[in-house]
Amino acid sequence: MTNAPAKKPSRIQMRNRRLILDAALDVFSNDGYGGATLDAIAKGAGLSKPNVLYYFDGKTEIYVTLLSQLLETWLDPLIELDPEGDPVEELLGYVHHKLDMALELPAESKLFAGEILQGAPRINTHLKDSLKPLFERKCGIIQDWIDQGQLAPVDPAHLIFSIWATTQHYADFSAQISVLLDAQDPAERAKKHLEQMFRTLLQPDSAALTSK
Amino acid sequence: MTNAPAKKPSRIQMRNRRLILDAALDVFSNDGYGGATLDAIAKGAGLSKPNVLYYFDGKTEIYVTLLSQLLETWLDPLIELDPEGDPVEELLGYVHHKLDMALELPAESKLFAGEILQGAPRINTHLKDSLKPLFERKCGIIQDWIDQGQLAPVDPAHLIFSIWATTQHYADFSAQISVLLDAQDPAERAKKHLEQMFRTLLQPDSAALTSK
DNA sequence: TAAAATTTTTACCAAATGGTAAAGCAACGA
DNA sequence: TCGTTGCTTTACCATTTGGTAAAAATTTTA
Repeated sequence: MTNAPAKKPSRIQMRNRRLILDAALDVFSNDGYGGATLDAIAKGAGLSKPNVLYYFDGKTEIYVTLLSQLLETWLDPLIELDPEGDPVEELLGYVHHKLDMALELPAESKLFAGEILQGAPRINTHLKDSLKPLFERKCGIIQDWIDQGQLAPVDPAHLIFSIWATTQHYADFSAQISVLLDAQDPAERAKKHLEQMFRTLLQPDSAALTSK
Repeated sequence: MTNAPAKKPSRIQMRNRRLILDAALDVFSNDGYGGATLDAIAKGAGLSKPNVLYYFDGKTEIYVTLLSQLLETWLDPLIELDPEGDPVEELLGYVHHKLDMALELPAESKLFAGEILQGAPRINTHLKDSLKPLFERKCGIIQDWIDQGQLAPVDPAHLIFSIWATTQHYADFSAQISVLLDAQDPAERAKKHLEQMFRTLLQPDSAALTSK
């Protein structure tokens, strides 16, 4: 049935699946899973609803496909964290990379955020299988850096949470930010602020300040 | 019609409106606006659907009522930021207060986050009218503190964004956090981490480190 | 306690929505 | 050029959903 060898997708298949996923990203990130409709996705893709269902088994499959692909892109910058590099610069590089992604791919960030908000019912296993091992590996690297005195003694897991939270905030809460900042572009100041915040936190010198 | 002097609500009205709003908070925060149904809300409140619609004009009115009430609770701790207090301690107090709220009222945080995620279509005016003036006032206070050398030179607006982002993250992304931390309670370590992060950032002494 | 007002239930309904069946159309190899 | 395969459209359909009308039950008031 569906678990056939899956020949090679034709040109038309490639094009239409892409059209559908692009439209779906828009619809799902704007309206949430529950608020999204196949009609809206079909319209966005320029296809008829039954035609959309010719390429995907249903609303849920489109959504999950989108999230799985997204998760990989999303993890990339974390993978690149190099144990051999300079700790502070590696982590600040990660912060910048993550901020750039949030600013350039807000729809992706929102899609992911929406799924997690609702308890990650549809990608729980994905999180366990691909995010968790990576997360633990990188926590280990950070802990090593700390043990070697190359980094201020921070809580590795919560440091990563703070990086995720602050960077993705610029995508996920952009509606609030643009109200509060009168629609001026926050990119430059956000970048400087995060640089300053994480640099002062991570600099091993400042460890003395947070004795015990 | 609806804009009548609005006598005084009866006991039954008080009780049932509360039942409905409590149930609605649950449903909306779990399923999002689009995914929520009146049936689910009615069931959660232990009332029939038409009975729910006797108290509220429709799904949207329940949702907006919930969000407006929520916004007030949510702003309270920011209001308390005292220009006369010690800057660092005032701000750290705000961080702790905000974290406690996120940990104790995750559904409220998620409801709000979901609305902003989708572009705040239903509370945009609320944000402009009640959040924005407060936000600007408090940014001013922070800037004053900086000008008086009582605080490291941070970007007031983005500092507030970072506080919101990091604290609310523990509510909004709890599904992700519990996967990554094996369901252990993050409260204590989160508290210490945020304390450390914002203290090192805000301490005026550390200003020298970030000399242009 | 009887009338008036409020609250709840029963019985609906129109529109929207996810999805299907099957016929029509296009492309392509033999 | 014919048949096979892949793609698209038309015409549906069952369910769900937000919402209404109006009768029935309950509570309040006089």
